[in-house]
Formats: sequence, structure tokens, C-alpha cells
Amino acid sequence: MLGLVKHGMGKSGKGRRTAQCILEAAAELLIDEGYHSFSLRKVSARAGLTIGNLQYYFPTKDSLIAAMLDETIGEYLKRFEQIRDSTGPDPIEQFKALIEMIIRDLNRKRTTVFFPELWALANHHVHAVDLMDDMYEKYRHVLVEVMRLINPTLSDAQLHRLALFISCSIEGHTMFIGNGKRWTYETENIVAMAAKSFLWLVQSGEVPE
Amino acid sequence: MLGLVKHGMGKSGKGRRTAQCILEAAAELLIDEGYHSFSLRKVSARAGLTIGNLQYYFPTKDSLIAAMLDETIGEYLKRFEQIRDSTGPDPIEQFKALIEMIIRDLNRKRTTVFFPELWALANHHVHAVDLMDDMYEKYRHVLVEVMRLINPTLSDAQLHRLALFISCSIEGHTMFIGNGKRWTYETENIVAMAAKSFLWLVQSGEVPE
Amino acid sequence: MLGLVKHGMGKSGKGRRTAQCILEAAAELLIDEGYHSFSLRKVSARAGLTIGNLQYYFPTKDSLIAAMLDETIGEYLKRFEQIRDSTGPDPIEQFKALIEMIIRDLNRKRTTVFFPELWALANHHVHAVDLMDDMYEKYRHVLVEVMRLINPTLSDAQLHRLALFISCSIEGHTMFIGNGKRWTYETENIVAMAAKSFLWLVQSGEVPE
Amino acid sequence: MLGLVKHGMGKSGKGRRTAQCILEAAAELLIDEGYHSFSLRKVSARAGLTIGNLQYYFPTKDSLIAAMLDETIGEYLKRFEQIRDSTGPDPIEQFKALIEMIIRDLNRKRTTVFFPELWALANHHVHAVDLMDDMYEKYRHVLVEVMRLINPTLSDAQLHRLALFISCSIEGHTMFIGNGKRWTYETENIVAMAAKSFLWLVQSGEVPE
DNA sequence: AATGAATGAGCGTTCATTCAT
DNA sequence: TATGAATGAACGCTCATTCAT
Repeated sequence: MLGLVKHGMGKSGKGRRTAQCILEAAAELLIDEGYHSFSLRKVSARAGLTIGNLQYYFPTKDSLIAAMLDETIGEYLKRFEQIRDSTGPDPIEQFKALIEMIIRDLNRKRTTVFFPELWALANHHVHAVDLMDDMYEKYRHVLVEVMRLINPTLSDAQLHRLALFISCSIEGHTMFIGNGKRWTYETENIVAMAAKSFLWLVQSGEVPE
Repeated sequence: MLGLVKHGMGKSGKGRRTAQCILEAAAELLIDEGYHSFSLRKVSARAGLTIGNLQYYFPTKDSLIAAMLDETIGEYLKRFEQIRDSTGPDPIEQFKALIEMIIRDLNRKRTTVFFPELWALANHHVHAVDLMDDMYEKYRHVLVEVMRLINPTLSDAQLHRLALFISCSIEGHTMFIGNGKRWTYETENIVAMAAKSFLWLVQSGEVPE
Repeated sequence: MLGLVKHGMGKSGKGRRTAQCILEAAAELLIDEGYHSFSLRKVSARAGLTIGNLQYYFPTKDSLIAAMLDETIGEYLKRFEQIRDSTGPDPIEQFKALIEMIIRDLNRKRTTVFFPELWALANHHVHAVDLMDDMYEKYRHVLVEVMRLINPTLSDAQLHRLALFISCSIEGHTMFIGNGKRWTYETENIVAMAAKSFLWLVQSGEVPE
Repeated sequence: MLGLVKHGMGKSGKGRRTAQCILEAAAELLIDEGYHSFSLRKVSARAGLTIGNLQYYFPTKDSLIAAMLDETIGEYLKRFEQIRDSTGPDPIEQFKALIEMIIRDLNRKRTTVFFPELWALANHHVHAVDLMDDMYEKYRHVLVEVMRLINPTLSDAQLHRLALFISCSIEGHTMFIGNGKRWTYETENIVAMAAKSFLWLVQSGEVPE
């Protein structure tokens, strides 16, 4: 897929571990300094190896970026599935819990910083666009399934429209109530408003067909 | 204010024009290539002058960035005030019109690209943070005043909370329904859902105190 | 002479004052930052005028450097004549007083910093060489006249040789006992040793013919 | 130590040779053009490599300057120890020989030019100050040991004071009798006067306690 | 006498990339 | 796998200088 590397990378050998270590260093660097000052030299310094060696694993900068986005977004999807699976059987409670947990997750420094970088990247990098689309698709799918249980009269198109609106609305809070941002302390109030207003939308069915 | 330049810059002389031309070239470049590959050389090439001359007007890269953000954000504020003033006397209609116009504005390429860049910038640049805060403050203020007319029982705190939720929710659509993005064609559906759900929030008063 | 400027510079008008102000700013800058980071921009900033205007007075960097050296060295010559004239009638006392005052003068920050800059400059600038030679010539002349009174049996050649040795020896202390240097606190001990040893040389006549 | 470079630099591999070659080119350039017009580009041109490669060895200008001063001053210390070791057993003869050889060394172009540059540098660079202090300390130590043999009644403080006076006096001749300077031809006369007068100081014990 | 505008060269530095070992 | 060496381009920035006004 995206960001694959030309070497076999031993699957379980030392190489595997080194590659992982590079990806972690890269993600950390992106969070700390932004894509704008993301460089292979800095990544290799953080990972404690030479640039030459780093480029054995990721021959170009783009391939590293791609692999790192892959990895990081993969983590978010896993995280999201955990969130989904951790909620109880009542669909309304499930829905509320999902909303709450996603919004609260914005408070992790990683989340706060990573996503705006990703969105900016997606303005100029095709890789990023594809990864983003893929991730949010899966994200919305979960919302769709829960909402279908809450209001079975909604069509697929309506459900997806709703999921789009809800996910966009939540993402938009990142740079305002995220970690270290100005309105961090409003997080719980936002959570409450979001849950109520999104639930109202689902139940009232006020969604264009 | 922020990012101002040390020269008087004649107000109406040749210098004024050159400075303006630089700011336009800079904004264009930011939109086209992103902050990540924003360089003084590229700006000066676009503006058709030597980098020496560019740096006569903006002695450092930061001062140019600051001035450009200032300018661009200033344009958005002006635009926003025009939107507000162009709506009729009925507060509910005013509110709906505001929501609609703001969301539709996300479709301009400039808007679609500029804001994610700004948010990413704000993760690492203090300037950007301040400018952003200032702009959104004014933005929310307009929302607050309209909503107060719709539901006078809401307290100032509730009104501001609502404005925060609404503005965040709208901003979050930028990278999904913006110009050239995947869900552009859903814009009008989103407009409808947003208007209804935000209005419900205002009228029902379901806002934490 | 060296460093003359092409404009008349009014002799006593505003221009005269501005030129003087520039020369002072230039000398200060040389002392503070060294020739290596001496620039017309910094001089004009210190003097509170535009580079354009500065270059009306000193059209090239070299002409400013030359004029500034001229001025500063002129001050040192004046200063030196004052030292000579302030001593009493007894030649031995005069000689000792001269030595003492010259050595103590090394403690002024200006002296400490200026002369090493001048010597380094003289390695690569003809201007500086000429000015230096001229200044030290006059300097040694004073020593010669006093020493002739102390020991009239010395020939002109011997006197000049002595003066050369003495003046060199004194200058060599600049970077060791000068202002802010490591051995500043040894100044008075050095003064004592210098006076005795130089006097011994003069009186013993131990000078190659 | 000071100015060392982060790479192991192979000790005997190609890198070692390249680094040495850079240091030589740098020293040559400093001698030829002075610190004022010392640039990495000129060094790399002299050494026949790209500036990219030069900066692989010396990542900053300061690190190169420091390494070069280190190297050059190291050579002077070695040279000085050779001078000391090449003199016979009689302390008086040793002392005279030292004085003579040090003064005659001022005539090498390298010496004539390098030291004034170093002194000027020391006005604005901490590195240079430390290196200078360290070098002259070792230099004076040799003088102290010889003088102690000549006049055992002198205290340590007196010996050091004398060494300071003598070394300063000698250094001060650099820019007057050095290579290409105006009084080069007086070198041997200066040598004679210096030897006699310094010896008188040591033997007479006319040194402040 | 003074200002503002512009040029073009050079600077130290960072960087992605290549390659031999 | 990993290192060290090298390249060449670009970057932000400072500067001396020129010139029209």
C-alpha cells in the first residue's frame, strides 16, 4: 500500500524493530515541530541512527511521510474501534458514549496537533488525501451503524449525510478545545451540547433526503 | 499591529503598491503550495522583484508571514461583516442566512486551503495563535448578538458557549466539503442540517449553564 | 588626506555635525563589535540616520573606515601630546611619567579594543598601515627627545632603536593587561617594571649602534 | 576539546585527511585575508571541495574557527617546546636563546599575521580568549622555569610577573618588526636589546613583590 | 542634505539524496 | 544492515552600492 518500503525488512528481525523506531521518532517530530520543519536529519537524530541508515529503510522523504501517516492513522482507527467496542448495548447510550469519547480524545496533545497537520498536508499531498478519506470513511461507518439502530426510518443516504455532518462538526473543535488551546476548559460543555444536538438530529430525522 | 514593517511605506507611493503586491503574491503562494514550501524566493519571484527588494519591505520571513496573515484575516473579517449586514431584520432569518453564507464560503479555494494552513501554523507559531483567537472572537460575537435576539433567556455564558460550538462545527467542514474536496457536492445538504440543528439548539436552550 | 569625502560638507553647518556624529557612531561600533561585524547599516542605525544619507557623507565603506581611523588616531595623538606636556621639567621624571601614563591608558576600553583591531586591519589594508606608521612615528619622536636629555651620548640611531623597542614593548601589553583582560590587576606592577627596565636601558646605553 | 567535531572522523581514513586539508585551507585563508573576510565558501574553494562537504566536517563556522585556532595554536606550542628543548644546559644561555628564537619567529609571515588576528578575535570571541590564555600560560611557564634557575631568590609571584612583562613585550613587536613590516630589518638589534634588558631585570630582581 | 527604493552578490546553514564501503 | 563521505540546491538573511526624487 502507501508508503511501502523496498526492502523486505525481515518481518520480525532487527530491521523490523528499527523501522518501527523510525516511525515513532517521525511521528513525535511531526507533533513537536510540525510538517514544516520535519526533516530526515531530525528524525534520524531522534531515532539515534545515521541518515544513511534511515534511508536504507525509507529511501525518500515521501516514503517515510507516507509510512508514518499510515501508521499513525492506523493507530487512530484501532483506537476508534476500541471506543466503539467499549460501549454498552443501548444504541442511544452507545451513540452518546461515542460522541463523548471522540471529543474528549481531542484533548490528547497528539490528536490536537496531528490532525491540523494532516489537513494542511492534504491540501498539497495526494497521499494524505487518500489516507484521510479512508480513515474518515471507516469512522463514519461506525456512526452510521449506531444511528441506524436509533432511527431505523433514515435512509442510507441520510445516515451518511448525518455522519458526515457530525464527524465534521467534531473535528472542527480540534484547534479550539484541543490540548493547550484556548477553550480546553469548555470541553465537557461542548460534549454535552454535541451529544444533545446530534441526538436530536438523529431522532427528529431532520436530514435532507 | 502585528507584523508591521519599519518603513513608513509612503501610504500611497510606489512603496505602498509594492508592499501590497508582495502580500498578494505571498497569500497566493501560501494557498498554492502551503506554508511548508513557502519561501521568500518564491514570493519574490511571483511578485516579480528581487529578494533583496522584498526584504527591504519585510526584513524577516516572520514579518512577512505576520503581515500576510494580518491582511488575509482582515479580509475575512471584512467579508464577514458584509455577510452580517446583508441580512434582513428577522433574527431567525438573519441567523440562517449567516450560517448558510459562512458554510458556502468554505467552497472558495482560498478559504478551503487557507484555514487548515492557519490551524497547523497555530500549532507552532504564536503569531498565528493570536491572530486566530482575535478573528474567531469577532466572528463569535456576531453569532452571539443574533442568537440573543432569538432566545433572550440565554445567559452570556450560554450564548458564548453556543457560538463556540457552532463556529467550531462549521470550521470543521472546511477540509471535507471545501473546494475540490470529496464532499463538496453535499454543501447544500450540510447547510440545511446545520441551520436546523443550530437553530434547535438556540431555541430549545439546551446549553449548559 | 586619507578618507576625505567628496562633498564640501559645509565646514561648520549641519553637515559638519552630521559627519562628526557618523564618525563617532562608527568608532563606537568598531569598539563594540569589531571590524569583522562593522557595517554601514549598523553605523547608520547608531547615528540615527538612513544609509542613503550616511552614504551622502561617506560614499563607500572604505572612505568611512579611513575617516574614522584618521579621527580616532588623531585623538590618540592629541591625547599623547597632552600626556607629554603635563609632565614636569626633570627628564627622568618626564620619562617615567610618560611610560606610566601610556601603560595606564591601555586600561581604557577604547584603547584595549581599538588597537588590536587596527593591527589586524593593518595586515590587509594599506590605509591602516600608513596611519599606524605615521602615528607611531610621532609617538616615538616624543620618547626620543626625552631620552636624549637623559643620556646625551646616545646617537640618533640608538635613540630611535630604543624608542622602537620601548613602544613595541608597551603596545604588547594591550591584550593582556587592557580593560577586561586577564591581567588587568597587574597594571601597576607592570608600570613599575617597565619604568625601571626602560630607564636602565637608556642610562646604561646598552643599545646596538 | 574546543571545537571538536561530532564525527569520529576515522582517525586515519579519508575523512581524517579531508578534515586536515580543510584546517590547512582555513589557516591559509585567515593568514591571507584576515578573519574579516574569512568565509566557508572561500575555505571550501581553497580546499577543493563543496561547501556541503565542508560542513559535513565542521557543521558551523564557529566550529571550524575553533578547530583551526586549536590546531594553529597547538603548532605554536609544539614549536615553542622544540625551541626550549634545543637550547643548551646553561640557564643564562638558555634564556637568551629563548628570547632570540621567539623574537626571530615573529618574522615568519604566519606568525606576523596570525597573532594580531587572534588578538582582535579575542576582543569579541570567548573561544579565542580561552585558547589565547591557555597558550600564553604555557609559554610563560617555560620562561618562569628558566628564570628561576638564573635567580633563585625570586618568588613565584615575581617570576610570573616577569614572565608576563617579557612575553607581552615580545608580542608587541609582531606588528612592527614582523614579516613585511616597516622595521623588519631592526630585528637583530631588537633581539640584542631585549636579551640584555630582560636579563638585567631577572638578575637585578627589580620586580615588585 | 536627506529619503526611499532597488539591485545583486555573498553569507552561514539545512537539506534530500546518492554512493562506496 | 549500517556508516561515512560527498553533492548540489535551496533557504533566510545581511550587505555595499546605486539611483531617482
